[in-house]
Amino acid sequence: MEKSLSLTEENYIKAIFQIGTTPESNVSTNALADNLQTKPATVSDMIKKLSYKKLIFYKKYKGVTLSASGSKEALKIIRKHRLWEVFLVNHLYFKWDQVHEIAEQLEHIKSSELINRLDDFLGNPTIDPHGDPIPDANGQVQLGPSKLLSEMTSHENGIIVGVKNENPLLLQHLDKINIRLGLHIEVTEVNDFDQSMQVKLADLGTLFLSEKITSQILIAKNL
Amino acid sequence: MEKSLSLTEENYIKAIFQIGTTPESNVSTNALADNLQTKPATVSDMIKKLSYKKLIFYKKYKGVTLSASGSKEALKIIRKHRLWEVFLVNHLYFKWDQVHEIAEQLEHIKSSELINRLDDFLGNPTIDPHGDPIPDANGQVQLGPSKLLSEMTSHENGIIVGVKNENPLLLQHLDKINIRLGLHIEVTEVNDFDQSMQVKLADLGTLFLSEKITSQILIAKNL
DNA sequence: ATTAATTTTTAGATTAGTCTAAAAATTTAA
DNA sequence: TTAAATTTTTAGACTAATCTAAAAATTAAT
Repeated sequence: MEKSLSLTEENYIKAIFQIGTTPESNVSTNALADNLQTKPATVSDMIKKLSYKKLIFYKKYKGVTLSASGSKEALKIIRKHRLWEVFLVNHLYFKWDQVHEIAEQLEHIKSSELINRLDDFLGNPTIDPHGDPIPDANGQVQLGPSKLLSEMTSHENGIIVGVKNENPLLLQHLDKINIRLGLHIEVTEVNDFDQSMQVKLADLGTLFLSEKITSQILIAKNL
Repeated sequence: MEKSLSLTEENYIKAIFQIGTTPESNVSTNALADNLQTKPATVSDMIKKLSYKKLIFYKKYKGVTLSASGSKEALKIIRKHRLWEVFLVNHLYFKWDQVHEIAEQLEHIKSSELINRLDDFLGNPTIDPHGDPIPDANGQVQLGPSKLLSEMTSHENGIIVGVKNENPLLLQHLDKINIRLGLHIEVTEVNDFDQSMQVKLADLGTLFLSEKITSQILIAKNL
């Protein structure tokens, strides 16, 4: 029986999950120290520990990425956090801006039985009071309805969840320009004349896409 | 702003409250070690700390007693524990024997706003699923309906909450034999012939009481 | 009323999580 | 492309909570 994470470990895992824009992005020591209100030296130590426990991947000076088991843990914590927020707002009548601090504590309560019963009690909500999606018991996130990238306007963002037609040539092309499912994407500019777009891909910088391509890519909100 | 107790400190305070049969009774180092599944040496150290913080009274080798502020803390923790138990049983449909472990975690969540709203949500219950009373927001415990000591049978127990008639001679006599309000009392034997009783008073040993006296003393369940 | 048994405390270590200060590696910029 | 700035890691120390082993105080028993 592998023993459960400490409160501190859980907070590190959650922070890594939330700072990384994509599951693949490397989270820096400083960013983590900042987020957790602690010192880089402290983070360095903890990173070694989490790495030893195989919750994260870590190359010295290169930041960290969650492993599969690390992601699973992160999703469990986020699920708990968001379900408790629903409870606080819908049943105890807290305002949506008052619940974060309390949910930060409640998210560490250990009992999957409890959280699954709470889920049922709340009517299995898929989003929390802030509109963020709630992972299900298997860590799966229910994504919102998808729409075409071409239908989005400047500053809109979302996750690439699919393509309209599974055309091999299209897929090959997307591959070439590094567009993959699951990537976070943000529209930075739409050209009025030809509907071409400038988009920003997490960790992959800026890209220009023609309307021919944007009308093939499906986007959904929130991972 | 005096900072709040650590989880460990809260557990010590709660244990002292629960082991002591009366607020005055001295709780031994060993009893505490036993209850908290730790070692007497550890308890000795923690006792010094809690004593320094004036949460308990402590004389070396003589055990500890909660101070006023210590009792207040204990009651707050117990209130939270029992309210959460009501939630788990009444709204999440846990069985009464499944809730203790989870409530042990939930009782440490810090937010009086939360617990007071939970109290309202639950309909301000006065007893938990095990029949134990729930202290109100001021730490006051709603005692059950009182009855005369003379109406009790062997092995029944309760708390002395008053006398039937405020007769000075009676009160003086009770004082003399060390009977005071708030004391825990247990009937050990009832004499069929004259209704006299043998009772055990917490920390004060065994006492014989005539029917003239037992018919004047009011007892309620659960402090 | 001594001695024996028990309880409690002290002394010295250990672990998790944290810190500061300094060294090492990497990145940025002249 | 070398120097400067930044980031990250190491080294050493601290605190809270814990432990074991041994000493001291109290209580029980002969």
